[in-house]
Amino acid sequence: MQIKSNGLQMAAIKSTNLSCSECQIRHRAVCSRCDDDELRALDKIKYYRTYQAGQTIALTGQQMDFVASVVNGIATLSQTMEDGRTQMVGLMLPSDFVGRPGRDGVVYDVQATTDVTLCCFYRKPFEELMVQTPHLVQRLLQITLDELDAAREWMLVLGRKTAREKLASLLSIIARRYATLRKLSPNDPIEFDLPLTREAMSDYLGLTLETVSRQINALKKDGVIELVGKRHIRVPDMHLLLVEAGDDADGGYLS
Amino acid sequence: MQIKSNGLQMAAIKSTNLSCSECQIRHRAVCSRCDDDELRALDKIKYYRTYQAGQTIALTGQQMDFVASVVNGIATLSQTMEDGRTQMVGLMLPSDFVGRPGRDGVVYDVQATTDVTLCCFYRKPFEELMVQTPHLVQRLLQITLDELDAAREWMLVLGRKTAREKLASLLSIIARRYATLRKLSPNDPIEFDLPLTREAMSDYLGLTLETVSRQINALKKDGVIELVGKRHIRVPDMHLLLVEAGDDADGGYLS
DNA sequence: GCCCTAACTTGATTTAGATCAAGGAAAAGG
DNA sequence: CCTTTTCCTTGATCTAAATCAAGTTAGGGC
Repeated sequence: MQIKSNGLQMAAIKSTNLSCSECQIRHRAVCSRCDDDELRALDKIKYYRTYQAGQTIALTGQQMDFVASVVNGIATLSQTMEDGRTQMVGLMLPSDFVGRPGRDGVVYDVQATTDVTLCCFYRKPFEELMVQTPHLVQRLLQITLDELDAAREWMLVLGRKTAREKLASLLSIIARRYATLRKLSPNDPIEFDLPLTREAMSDYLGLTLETVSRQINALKKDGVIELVGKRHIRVPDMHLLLVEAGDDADGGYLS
Repeated sequence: MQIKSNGLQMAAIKSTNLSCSECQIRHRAVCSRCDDDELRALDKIKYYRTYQAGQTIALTGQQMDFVASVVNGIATLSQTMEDGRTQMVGLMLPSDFVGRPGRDGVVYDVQATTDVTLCCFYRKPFEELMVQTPHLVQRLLQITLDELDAAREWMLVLGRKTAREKLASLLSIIARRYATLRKLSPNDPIEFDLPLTREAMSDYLGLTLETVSRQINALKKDGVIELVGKRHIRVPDMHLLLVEAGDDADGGYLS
């Protein structure tokens, strides 16, 4: 978000290899288990690239000659039917891995929702490195298993939750991330800027944007969330939000 | 499906280690890249186990001391909310992998839909083997990436498709599998027994069982499928079924 | 400072699928 | 063979969310 990139700046950034030792996502990304030798090998095939909010990173059907870690910002994966109906299938946050080794065609549209910085690895050499570097494969397996869990949790949201529960689920996921990021304690009120438009939320939730708007304002009216402007959200009681999401595992350990 | 197991037979089967060289799923399962040495190591920690149709393999929250390949039959993964709403999040077919290395608690209910045979590996020794056996991790990564793709495809079905499209999507997935299994050519009519009850289908599709019943009969009335009894399905024109599923990529390469 | 556009809200109406309610068929069990 | 239970179908009604239709707000460029 701090980098306002344009074509020229992008070229400049492309040639700048930031140091892995200072990398914010070093401990969570695909390289997190790698030793210094392995990092040096990765360093040879990597480059940084930034995208502006709203920019397309890749489209379904295109070739993609790199895979990447998200360093900064938020990207989305989505699928679109011929008649235009679209479903978001992934929210990619810092340390998430974009692209599939072993496949050259992209099968989802990848979009930058905020300004995004990627740490890109040329795909072919990355695939070769994977064969020699168990640490890389082991970590990628963990990341993929986590994403599979998240996708399955999302299937429950899409298949069985009401519009209100869907909104509460999305907000609680985003809130949880902010809380983790800032290392808040579970009872602190959480505050954050929504990184998604109403339309993007509707694409994630399988709703229309009108329904998203109505449900957000209903949650506000009921005191589940507070709204500052249209995008800034405060969650006074995370537990209440989880109850609204239908995720409440215990039914009242706080009350 | 050929094995009608009871407790006694199960015990008998448990001690029988079928040979990997005759295994039907050898070339697709988690062990598919393993050489003979690696297979021998796996053989030491494996056992077969069968479950009858309808039997529970594991419940959310339980410990599971094994991971397994599905050898035969169909198992389902599902999530249930406190109020009873349930969503199926996975259909496990022969060669699919059940369980997550590195986690001992089960997070989905696992059920045998037909009689099921599992090739089970004790979890702890399996995890140790993974560290020494890149072939195992590499294959498990591929399997997991495929499952993630399938889960994301399913998110589109759940979030954006109509009830009729959902049914057509489910039937086309099952039909495609049978076609692959029997190596039919793409234009052959496909025939198969539905391995799921109307209720199981509704859990997969995020619908009620009444809607499933109505839509199946509507597809039948419109000649998209033929029904023999309640469970046997014939697809005279796979292309038409795909159009009904909203998956038609080209709009008429056959016509 | 004003206009323009993208993002959002709010209201009225419609509709796909849920829910409620009976039955029917067919397998399982005595 | 008859009973029971499970699975499935079909109809009537209801409702949550979609759709259709105006507005309103607020940031960004000129």
